[in-house]
Amino acid sequence: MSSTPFRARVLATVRRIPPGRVATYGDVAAAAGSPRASRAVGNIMRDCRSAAVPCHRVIAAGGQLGGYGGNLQMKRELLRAEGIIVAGNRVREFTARRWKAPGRPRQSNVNPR
DNA sequence: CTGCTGACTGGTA
DNA sequence: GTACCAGCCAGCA
Repeated sequence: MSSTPFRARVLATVRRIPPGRVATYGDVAAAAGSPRASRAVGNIMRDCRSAAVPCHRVIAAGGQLGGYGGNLQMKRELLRAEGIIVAGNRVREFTARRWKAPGRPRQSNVNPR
């Protein structure tokens, strides 16, 4: 399945997204180990046809829906079914619904950002 | 190895 | 608000 470890990490992260929440390609990429690989994540999502991976919960930055093969409408409906309000091509309260992967707890964090 | 593509992102006009 | 450009990364021919 996962021909590459990166793809495995991405799929694992997406799989961990709880219902009712959404994550951006950048967030998934960051959780996978490359915060700039948003494009690569999109490519992986495109190949994701497994129901085990809620690729519809992965959206673009700013709360934009992004893409979904040729069935963007289905993506909107799926999000709506999970309680996510979608207006046009945007998610309402995107910041509040945005889910972030659990970072690894390490004892040192003097300067998080 | 080189080159192109793309479910991205941010900035500029 | 929309349109276009450049940068970035992973996968594949």
